[in-house]
Amino acid sequence: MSTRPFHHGNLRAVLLEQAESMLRASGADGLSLRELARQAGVSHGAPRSHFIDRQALLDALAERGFDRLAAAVRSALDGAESVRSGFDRVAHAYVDFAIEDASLMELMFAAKTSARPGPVQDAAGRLFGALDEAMGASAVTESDDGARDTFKQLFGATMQGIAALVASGRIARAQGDVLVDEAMQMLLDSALGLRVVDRR
Amino acid sequence: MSTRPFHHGNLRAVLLEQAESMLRASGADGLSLRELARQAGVSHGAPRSHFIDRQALLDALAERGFDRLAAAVRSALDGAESVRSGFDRVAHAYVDFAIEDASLMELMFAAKTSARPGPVQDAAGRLFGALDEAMGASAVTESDDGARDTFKQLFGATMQGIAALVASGRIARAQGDVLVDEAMQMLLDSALGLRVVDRR
DNA sequence: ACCTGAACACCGTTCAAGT
DNA sequence: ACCTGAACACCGTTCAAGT
Repeated sequence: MSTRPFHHGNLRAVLLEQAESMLRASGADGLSLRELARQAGVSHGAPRSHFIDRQALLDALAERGFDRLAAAVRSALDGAESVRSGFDRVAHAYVDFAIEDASLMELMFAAKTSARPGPVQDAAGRLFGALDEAMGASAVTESDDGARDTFKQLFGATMQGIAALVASGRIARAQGDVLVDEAMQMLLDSALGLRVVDRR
Repeated sequence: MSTRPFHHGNLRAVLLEQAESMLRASGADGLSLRELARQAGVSHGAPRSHFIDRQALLDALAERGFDRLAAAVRSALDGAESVRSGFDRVAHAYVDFAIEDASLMELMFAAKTSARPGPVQDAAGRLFGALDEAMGASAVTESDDGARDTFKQLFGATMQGIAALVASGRIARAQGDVLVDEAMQMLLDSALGLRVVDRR
């Protein structure tokens, strides 16, 4: 059209956008810096000005992923009108994200990125903060910290596991939804040593 | 020593062995065919005689992984003296394997490999057969098939999720064991619509 | 049947040089 | 500050040729 905001100014944003769709299409393995530069119409050395490393680009993607997922969790929580529906909505939002952006999710939870401290871990912390809100502020648990942590971790692990099962094609997506519902029922009804109460 | 069974005869086995430790050390990304050939003292083209592809090598690794895990599950089941201890032992064996061989586990459950039919999927089938034994023959469920499948999938998803949490360094291994115990308690006590009975 | 070695196309990374 | 382009070391894959 009229303005073509190319080459100059927003290359970093362009690269991130393209990298995201490349990740969705071909996974992290298929994400090549040179191919990225080609698609952006710049020389193969240009990305270096914005990302020192291939890993730095992957880190930036993971960081954005954490923030998007945190936003999805918060938004799911906003629409809930009971404790139970809050948990259900958050769980489904989490699993949906993990399935639709399976490669991104892999990146976010790869041992490589989650080990080092830095902006990625900070973003991960923001996600866990959102999940804490979902379980704490709006909803749950007058229990000791150990039981709360265990519950939270089991919640996360179960959602992650279900998403992995669907993403790997081993079960259908609809069955994934069934599993989420069953798992939530189990988690909330379980004798985990904590109490789920509706404070409103 | 005396016999050096090199170069000739068992290159395929040597490559697989080395590839396994290379996978453990550096992950699937760090697994290079050329480096593998170098370590084996053969030319870079030699592996081609045994694996057409890099993917073919990864497939072979995944296949072996499934069979090793199936063996571990069976062995865990053999040592159980009650239904509950059977589930616990299988769950811990599964999670232990997934943590110790995290990269191999990723390979086994990657969408890439699990999609296509072939020897890898067959090996996956043998694992699921072993898990079925663990839940069916020795232990569980006089229930409809849907509930049984849901239970099995939830079992697998939960174990996989816990293992991923530990493997990514997000929780400590000891806490992983705690989660496994809690999860098993939940799964077995839950009102999932199936009945867990001890037939012995 | 199994292995060698040259060849090809592709990488990521570095770095001087341009603007 | 941002981008270019040559250079380097590494890939996977193919294929004729050797044994």
